[in-house]
Amino acid sequence: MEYNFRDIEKKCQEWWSSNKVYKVSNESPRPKYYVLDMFPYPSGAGLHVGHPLGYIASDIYSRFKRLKGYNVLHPMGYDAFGLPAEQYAIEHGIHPRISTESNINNFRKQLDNIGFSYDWDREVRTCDPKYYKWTQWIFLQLYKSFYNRNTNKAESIEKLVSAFEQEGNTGHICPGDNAIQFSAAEWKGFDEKTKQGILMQYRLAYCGYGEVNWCEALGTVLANDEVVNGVSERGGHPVVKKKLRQWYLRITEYADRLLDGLDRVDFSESMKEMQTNWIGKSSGAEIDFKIVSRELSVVSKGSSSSHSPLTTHHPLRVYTTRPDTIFGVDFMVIAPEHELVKELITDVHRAEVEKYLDYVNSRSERERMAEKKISGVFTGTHCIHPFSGREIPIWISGYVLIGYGTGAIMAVPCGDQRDFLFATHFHIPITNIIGSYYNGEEANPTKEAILENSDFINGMVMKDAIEVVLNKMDEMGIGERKVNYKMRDAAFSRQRYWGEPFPITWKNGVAYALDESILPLELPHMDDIRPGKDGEGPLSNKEEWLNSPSFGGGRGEATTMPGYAGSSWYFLRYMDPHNDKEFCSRKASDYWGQVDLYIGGTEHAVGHLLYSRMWTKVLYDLRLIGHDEPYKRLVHQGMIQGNSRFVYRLNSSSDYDSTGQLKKNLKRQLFLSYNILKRDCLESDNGKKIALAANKVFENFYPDVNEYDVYDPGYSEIRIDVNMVDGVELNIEEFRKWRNGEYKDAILICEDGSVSLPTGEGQGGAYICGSEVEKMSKSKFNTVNPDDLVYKYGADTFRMYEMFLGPVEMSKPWDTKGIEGVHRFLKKLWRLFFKETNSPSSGGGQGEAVWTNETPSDTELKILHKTIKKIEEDTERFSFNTGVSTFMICVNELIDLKCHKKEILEPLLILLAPYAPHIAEELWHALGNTTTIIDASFPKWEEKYIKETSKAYPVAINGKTRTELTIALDATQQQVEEIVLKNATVQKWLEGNPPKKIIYVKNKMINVVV
RNA sequence: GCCCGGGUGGCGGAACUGGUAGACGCACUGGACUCAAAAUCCAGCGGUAGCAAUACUGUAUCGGUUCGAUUCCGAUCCCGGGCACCA
Repeated sequence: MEYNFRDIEKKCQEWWSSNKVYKVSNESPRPKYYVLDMFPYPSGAGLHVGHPLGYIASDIYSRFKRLKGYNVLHPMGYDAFGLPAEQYAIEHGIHPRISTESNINNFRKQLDNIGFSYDWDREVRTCDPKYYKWTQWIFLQLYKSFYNRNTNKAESIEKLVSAFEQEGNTGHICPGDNAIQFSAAEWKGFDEKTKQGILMQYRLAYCGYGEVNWCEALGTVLANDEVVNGVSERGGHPVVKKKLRQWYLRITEYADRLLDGLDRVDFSESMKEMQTNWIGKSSGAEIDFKIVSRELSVVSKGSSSSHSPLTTHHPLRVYTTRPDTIFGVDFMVIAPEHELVKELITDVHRAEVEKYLDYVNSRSERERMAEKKISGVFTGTHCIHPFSGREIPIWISGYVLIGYGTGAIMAVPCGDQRDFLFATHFHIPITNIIGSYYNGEEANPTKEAILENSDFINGMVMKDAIEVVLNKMDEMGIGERKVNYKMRDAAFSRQRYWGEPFPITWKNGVAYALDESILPLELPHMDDIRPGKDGEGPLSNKEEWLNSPSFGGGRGEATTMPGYAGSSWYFLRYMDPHNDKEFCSRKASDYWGQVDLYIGGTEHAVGHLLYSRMWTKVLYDLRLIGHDEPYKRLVHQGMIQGNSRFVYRLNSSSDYDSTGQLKKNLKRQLFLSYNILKRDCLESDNGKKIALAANKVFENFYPDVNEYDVYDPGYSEIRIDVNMVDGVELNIEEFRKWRNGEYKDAILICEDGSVSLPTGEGQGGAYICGSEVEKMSKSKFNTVNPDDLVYKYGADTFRMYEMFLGPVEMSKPWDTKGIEGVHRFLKKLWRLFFKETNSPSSGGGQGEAVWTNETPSDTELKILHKTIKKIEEDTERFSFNTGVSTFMICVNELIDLKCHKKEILEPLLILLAPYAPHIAEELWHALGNTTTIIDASFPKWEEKYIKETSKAYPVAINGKTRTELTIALDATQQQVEEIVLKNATVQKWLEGNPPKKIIYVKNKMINVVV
């Protein structure tokens, strides 16, 4: 009987499904274990082989845990709101609800193919009103809460209001604007609008204003990566910064707790580092520098007229983490968006500054950060050093960002490399305050130097001087100590249609929460999803909805929530997915608790993973759940990159029309095999030769063609579908059929110089393609669809091959070649149970079973128990690739021993069941079992079967292995030395001299030092 | 630019805590079986020299620590991910 994977897999999947084997209960005597995959967005392109990598890993682990006796929750659902569906709707006129639904169905079909153990009864979709009802509900809890810095947790805004009524805001500094101060009496005197305005500055979900990339032509806001060189990627329209009213989440209030929480979770160190850096906590000070009037600056440039009074009353406030370097300040730098810029420009410098500001404005934030070129401009204005009284020039440069600190820095070139480069570039003299620590060639950021040229802190070690300067600053009242975070509050509004509507109503410019009882506030249907006016979302075009009774006489909010709203809490909904009274019952969340294992890509490191941690903390503070970190353990999944393939077409002068555009529907095209191109066109100046050769081809086969007289040695690199390439060898027949025969007339010059012609004539050589590793995407023709592989080799082969590719957490390029090896392994396994017959028609019955009930030998038991041990270890540490190798080794060894014994094979099947569930289930039943292998119990390995008494030690001379000696494991150092010295190879290397030293590491190696 | 990863044969990778570099698989080469093909089986397979035993060399590059370094430390180069409206 053959290994007929298609029938077996279909049969198993149907059997599992009708027996509801994956149904998970919230009540079980077994310990719980929660395995979660990162929420997928159901894109229109469907699954490619990169997506299931993490899903297969988590599925193996879930099944493994189940065999180990756990009640395992392993759910799946869809993060179904998002921009691509909306974009698709704009371009193709298909409503997001429709396209999303069909994408989900497609996704589901693809997932089902692979045989995952999801409990589909718990599926959630963020765009389902039954789901987003609770997203909106949680948003309202955020809106109705503030962060009490005294108790360090979120509390009800009511509580804040009663505090205001009793003592004003003295006990609660305003996080939105710490200048706001009022007494109880003042609070009571405020009108409704003022009160609400103040409360808004405290709420965890609040409305404010923020700058976005605005593209007038597209009428929409763009992401940074959609802006290239100051214009939109789509269409090349101008993009400007625009201030829009936006909702925000006050995640900055949770900065410290998000940092502290990292100590209590099992994330990789790199992940913790990324989050720590993102939060970017630093402590330092904000220091005020008095600004000298613009007239003074002009005067100081040579004129002798007297000083005018100051025209600027605001000081320049800078943020620094290094107050100890204050005497090393040689200039100030402010961000181009700084509010003082206008006031600081002097007439002399105006033109230059404005030119610079225009330049900066044309750059996206990303480009500004990646800028290598040093750029900046002097404002013409100076400020006064608060301690030395020195005049310091104020510059503007894009390397200072408005969003961080105060948007202004004091530049210390001897201690900061960017300041140093700036000073050098603009010939600003550098003050050295760290003596020999500064070499004049680069900055030295040390804190250990002894200060010089530093007035009252001269002679101090820098790190000790920090406190001294801060004290002096306090004394003089010229600044304040400040803890700063790089992290900013999270923008929570999108000027989009396909997202959750805000349960908010606007009355007199004040935002009020809708009553929870009316939730869900459903997203209205719109046929035409166009942006609204002035940067309002598409919903602003739907007046009848904005003014509908749902909003209780007020007006609805036209922005919608971002993609991460629904994904910030979905792990809780899986625990209690059908509850229509609560987002998740406390009983369910207490039972399942944290996600024990979370698998997903590092691309979510600082977005989703921080937001969902924050939401969890808020829900915990409000006593809605009992844990404040969502994920106990996080494992990364590497990206599977695409492996693109190229063909190379020679350009002919006649390929172009009069405007220089490549002609469409070129009749005859000449392609060169990769190495011919490299050798003859690129590495030597043989373009002409190629042209001649090409002409020969045409002369021979198309004597009537003379338009190809002259070939230009240039060539075009054309991406082709990787699925018609075997390794790097092009399937020429398929290539001719590709894209409705676009290349049916191609003439290919193959690797050996032979030619393939459209007529089918040719000498049958191989055309070799070029290749490049890049992102897997449909537009690059490098996607590989799992469905095709599952069809060809089966789900079990596919699962094991994905794992066999390498460590889960590593990125790697996809290569279908190699899948045969894994498939062969499963066939070998099959042959341990059944004799393969040549006629496929003999299937149907049980075929000829070859497994026996004989008693296994010690050698066989040793193989089994070694395998159990290794599989258990490898699975536990997510080393699935070595796990697959272990199975291969085991099966190879059993075949060598011709072992077909049930006592060995049966436990082996259980080990294999998480990796290749279908074949394991099938053979499990073939051995006479009637229940599912999914509920078997994982075998235990026993020391007695695998114990070794001796080891073949590598014997090294000076660290270099020269020979091998088998020695008893319990040998002593002395015994080993005796045996080693007697060895001929060792004696040869000793050349009669006594050894200096013999290193013997038990169970590892022996090294003789000569 | 900043933060985080990664770099080992022709290819994917293994070597888990500093201890035999290249497990396992692919590709390739040679052989067996077959009328033939497929399937299967056997053998070889980092580089250089050698009939061979063996020697030298080799884990991106350069340097260091160590009896011993793919593994630890320092510097450099290259590739990937993220950088706040893609998800």
